[in-house]
Amino acid sequence: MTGKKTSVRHEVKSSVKDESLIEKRRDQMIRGAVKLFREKGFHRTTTREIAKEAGFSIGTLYEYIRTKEDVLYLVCDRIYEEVNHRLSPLAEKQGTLAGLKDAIRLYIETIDAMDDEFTVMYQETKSLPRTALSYVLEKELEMAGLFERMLAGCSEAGEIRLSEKEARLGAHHIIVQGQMWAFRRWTLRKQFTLGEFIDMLTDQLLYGVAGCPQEGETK
Amino acid sequence: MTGKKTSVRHEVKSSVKDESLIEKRRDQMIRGAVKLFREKGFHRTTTREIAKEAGFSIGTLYEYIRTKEDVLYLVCDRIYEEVNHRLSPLAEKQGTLAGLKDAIRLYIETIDAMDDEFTVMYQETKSLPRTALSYVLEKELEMAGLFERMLAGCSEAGEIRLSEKEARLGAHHIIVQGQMWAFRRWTLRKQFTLGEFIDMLTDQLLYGVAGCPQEGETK
Amino acid sequence: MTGKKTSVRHEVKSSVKDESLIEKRRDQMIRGAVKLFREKGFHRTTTREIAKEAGFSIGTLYEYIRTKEDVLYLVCDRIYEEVNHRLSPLAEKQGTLAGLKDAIRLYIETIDAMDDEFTVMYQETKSLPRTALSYVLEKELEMAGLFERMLAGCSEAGEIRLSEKEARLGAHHIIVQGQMWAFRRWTLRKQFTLGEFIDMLTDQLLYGVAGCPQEGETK
Amino acid sequence: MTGKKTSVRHEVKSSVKDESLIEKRRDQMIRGAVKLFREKGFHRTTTREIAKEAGFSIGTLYEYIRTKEDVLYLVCDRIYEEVNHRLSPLAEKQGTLAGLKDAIRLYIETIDAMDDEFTVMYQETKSLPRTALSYVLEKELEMAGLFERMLAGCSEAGEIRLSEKEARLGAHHIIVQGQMWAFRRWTLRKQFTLGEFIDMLTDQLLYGVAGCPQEGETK
DNA sequence: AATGAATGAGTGTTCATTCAT
DNA sequence: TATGAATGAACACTCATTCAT
Repeated sequence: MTGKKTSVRHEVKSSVKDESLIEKRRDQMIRGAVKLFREKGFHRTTTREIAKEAGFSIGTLYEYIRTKEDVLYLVCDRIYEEVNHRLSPLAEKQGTLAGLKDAIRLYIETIDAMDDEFTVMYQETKSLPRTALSYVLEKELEMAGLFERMLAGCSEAGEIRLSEKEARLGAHHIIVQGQMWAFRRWTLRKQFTLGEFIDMLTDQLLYGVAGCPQEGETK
Repeated sequence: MTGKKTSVRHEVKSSVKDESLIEKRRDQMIRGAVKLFREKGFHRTTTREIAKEAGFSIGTLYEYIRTKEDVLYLVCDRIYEEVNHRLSPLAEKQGTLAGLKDAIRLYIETIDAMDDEFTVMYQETKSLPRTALSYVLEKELEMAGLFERMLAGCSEAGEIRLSEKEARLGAHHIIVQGQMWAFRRWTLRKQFTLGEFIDMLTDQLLYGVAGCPQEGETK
Repeated sequence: MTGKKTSVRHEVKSSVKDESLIEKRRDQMIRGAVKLFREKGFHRTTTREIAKEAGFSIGTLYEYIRTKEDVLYLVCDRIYEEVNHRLSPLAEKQGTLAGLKDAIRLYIETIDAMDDEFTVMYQETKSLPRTALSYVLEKELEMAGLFERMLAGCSEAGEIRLSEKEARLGAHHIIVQGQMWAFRRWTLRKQFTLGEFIDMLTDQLLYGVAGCPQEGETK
Repeated sequence: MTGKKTSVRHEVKSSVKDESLIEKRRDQMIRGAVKLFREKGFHRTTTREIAKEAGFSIGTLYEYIRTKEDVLYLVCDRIYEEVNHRLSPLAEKQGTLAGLKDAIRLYIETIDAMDDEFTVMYQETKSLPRTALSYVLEKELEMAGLFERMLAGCSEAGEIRLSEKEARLGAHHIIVQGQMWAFRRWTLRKQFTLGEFIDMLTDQLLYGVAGCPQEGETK
């Protein structure tokens, strides 16, 4: 997203020169890898399978990556790119409750559409090599930052009242709810439609458990 | 937890007969495995490493399990046992808001104390063999069921007002937030203390994002 | 041999595509395996040893087979192929006593030339997986069938007089004598030359123990 | 059997002193081992299984043997003992054709009764350690010697006419046919009864393939 | 740039054998 | 004498990675 000092992109070396070819091959590779990782996880997927699913030989695969982990990184990177792209229209709407609600809706819908990718990313992230890992984690913080700023914006605009910490937790809350929709779909989707889930989530976030007397003397 | 018809426990065969010895060795094994899985994940951990960490030879390891996946299952099973044990005092307090708050606190504190175990369980669950997997998932639903019933109890007691679906979602919400405290501790603990996290979580669950006018016109 | 509906050949999968390379590598493999199996038996022979003897790495070995038992099957299959090839000139000579004698001589000479292979095959056959086993047994029946038909042919031509059962037993008899030459070479070759063995065998088969009055009142 | 200089019996050391107990335990052991070897072969049978089948623990098993191969040896040894016992009445009848026929009948019947044991012995013999192996092979030569002497006896008595070599080959022939009745029972017993097999064998040995003109101009 | 055969370190698992009780 | 838990060498098999063509 906006981000101040975006971390240095973890470079994946390729021995092929033609940039557009690299782009094309990695596309095929990522598409195949996501499918396989989703089905069997990163570790149970072999490089040969990735190559086959992508439509070329292992030899070729290794012309475009250096290690198997590169594939995982590429997948994670692609996911953030895509998410950023989908969420980019939000940047403007800051400062209004309606904008926040739209953002939440868009975010959850994005996850719903890319839930394989999300699941892969959250399950396999720890298999990334150090530098790639920190890049991905920073990406995630950026995303949390987006929602944090939206919440802060609403607060400044007087629509809600939140301390800095509360805004941070709220952002985290939204992110987590999204992950939940991807992660726990084995049970959630038996019980809720996408729309229901979004609505209830938003309600819960903004208004808490319905009907709870709003004194706020929690501690 | 309470649970109606708890699913059949996935049995792990041992060729050793002395039950108390089995208990003891599996204890060692689980302790070692949790540590290693936490550090390197299930797949990157070797059975030899598990044996060594547990303090015996691979030969001995395999006297107490059949496959590597058995170790993972044993770890998951142990965690639920422990969690159940820790949360068991909650069973009575149903129906009051104070009881619910206590439950949330206890739950998050439990996770905080066992966060390695939780992280392992949530990251590696998908590597379990079919029958073990479904056993673990059912355990998780049981746990969600506990919170669901507490929420429903509060609702019946008139302390809060929730539809059945809302209670179910609220329960998931609690569970997932707990997972996040384990999972995302790399970032969360930089920003919140355990107490703060619990308080804000509770507030957010019950009252929503602070200061948001309570009309409830979401859609 | 001739055979009506030869059983489906048990396929051994290879991940290498180049058929002629497969042929070549399997040749090396079979040659090495026969040597080792002869020396130490199937079970005492290591896949690594087979690979080494064949002149490549285990990795490569497993590019051309799926399991160790595949090697055994390949060995058995090769032997039958070779035997069939060597015995193929016999097909025509049916119906004459001279033809039968030639067949016996050729058969025993073949075994003499391939006695390591035969010994391996008869000693290790039971280690084959189900489908491969039945393929090999059928091959053996086919071979018995060849001699059975030759005997029946001689009988029809009036050169000898045999019931159907007797022809079957006679065929079995020939087969067994051949195996004996391979199997018991540790003692037989101290006592007989190949030629002597063949001659005596033929005599015994056709004329029985010399000088025995031919009444036939066995019981 | 009679035997000139019977080879030194390969000793199997036991750490138990009580001879009659050794006898008893080894009995159990052999009985169990034969069953298992028959079913799965020597190599696929584990020492634990042998102990279990025998009715005691591995610890106990190893009080009565030193290595797994000792069990195999014990099995082979027992078989010869038993065969010798069964065939002992033959010793006298030497020198008559009727005696020879009886001997063949008794030998084949013995094998028929002990075919599991025979199959095991012939299939697994090569797994014996050097000294045990040569002991067993000598035992077999002793057995061949019995028949050889019977044939020679008949020849001296003028009942048949055989050179020394022919007698030796005839003896082998009988031995091998017996082995085949054990070994190839999967096909032979579909086609012949025990009685038929014995009769045809005897006929073939003494009179050759029925109806073949007896000039004897083989070469 | 693409291929796929070759490699061998590494992994899960087994099992004969030992030894303290 | 009997037991069975412990051991670790050994084995079949996999798979990421390389490299000659």
